[in-house]
Amino acid sequence: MKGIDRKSEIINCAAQLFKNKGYSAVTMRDIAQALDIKAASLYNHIKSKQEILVLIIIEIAEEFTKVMNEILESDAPTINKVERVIQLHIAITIRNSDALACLNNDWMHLTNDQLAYFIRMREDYENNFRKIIKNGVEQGEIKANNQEVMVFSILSTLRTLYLWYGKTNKISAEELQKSMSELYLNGITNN
Amino acid sequence: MKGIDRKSEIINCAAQLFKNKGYSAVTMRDIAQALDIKAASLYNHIKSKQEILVLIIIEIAEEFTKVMNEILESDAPTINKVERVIQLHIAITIRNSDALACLNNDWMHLTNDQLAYFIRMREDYENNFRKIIKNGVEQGEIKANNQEVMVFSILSTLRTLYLWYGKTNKISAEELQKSMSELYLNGITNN
DNA sequence: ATTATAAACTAACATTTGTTAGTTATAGTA
DNA sequence: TACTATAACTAACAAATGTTAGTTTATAAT
Repeated sequence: MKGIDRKSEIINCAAQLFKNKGYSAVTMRDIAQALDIKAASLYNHIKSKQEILVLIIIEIAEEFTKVMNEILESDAPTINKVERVIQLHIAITIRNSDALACLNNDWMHLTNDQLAYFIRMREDYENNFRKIIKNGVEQGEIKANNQEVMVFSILSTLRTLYLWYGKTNKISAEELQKSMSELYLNGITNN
Repeated sequence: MKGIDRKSEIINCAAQLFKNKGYSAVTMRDIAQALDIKAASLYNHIKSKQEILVLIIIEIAEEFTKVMNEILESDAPTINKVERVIQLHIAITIRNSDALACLNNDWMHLTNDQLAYFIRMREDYENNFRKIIKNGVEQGEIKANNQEVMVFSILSTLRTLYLWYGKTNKISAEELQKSMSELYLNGITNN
């Protein structure tokens, strides 16, 4: 029980450092120093540097995958589905922005099985969002413009939310959700 | 003349490697191997690994800064200005996507003066785009929604264009420009 | 033919890095 | 008290890293 907490401390601390400098530029000694212990002591709790990365990334990736699946399979209107995807990203960004940054920037330092697993989840995620948009176009809910541009524009914004949420002005999750939906559903111009 | 070309080869090669694994994870031996020479030979052309990073990033950052200034100071309508910002990012993405990836992911590994210089340029860039949007709202050309959300949504998409342009389907610069403008100006939904 | 220059090489360096082995101190339990 | 588990420590290692020094080779200029 006590050990598990300490392990989480290490993971969270590492995630924060990885967010700022990236996985490769952060040393075990950096992580240890941030926790005010020696590098070797970390190994009482974790197996390797790689394991830290895996623990940070995979859990969140699985959550994204799971919720995206639920959204896709629900029978809500497309617009509602898109709003729920936005909501998902906002929620995770607020809950664990460090891990999200790490997932975005350092996933390529995963290895072997875990790398393959991550890439598969990522592809599935994108494909599912693509399906949502495509379905919306077919149902006449969404414009018949270039769907790839829609998909990647929205996803890229959602994925980098961690870069500025909480930075400048303090905006609530609800306000962000509302403004972002409005932006992507109706654009910026007055009609 | 010959030396300058070789130096550019090294920079370009390094940028490509940095794009895939990040600055810190790429070694001088990696760069050398990709060029089929030994690591020590690189130092006939460049001063240090840091210099490579600086040369990759600063030139592009200055170009962004310069063109953004021109757009801001022009007296075109807001919508036209936004379109020109989109155009700027597309052009640079197509011309040098490796360097752009490096600028996005590895700028924090710049040091001292160059780091400060980069951050200043980046802030100026964001502030100028912010001014464009704000002015558009005041002129009644743009909706009075949350401006920060507009600014960062658009910029985050433009900044990560390099991640997917040229990946999946081949879309021309013009088509991309058109679809993206339409998306951000009018949204995805049918009215 | 000689010289100069560019650009590659080999060998080595001092650090840094992830990690292991073995030890010590603390706190809870029989 | 004695025992056990937890979690810190010191010391060290082998590999990797950025970089330097000195040397060789090829090309072009005098």
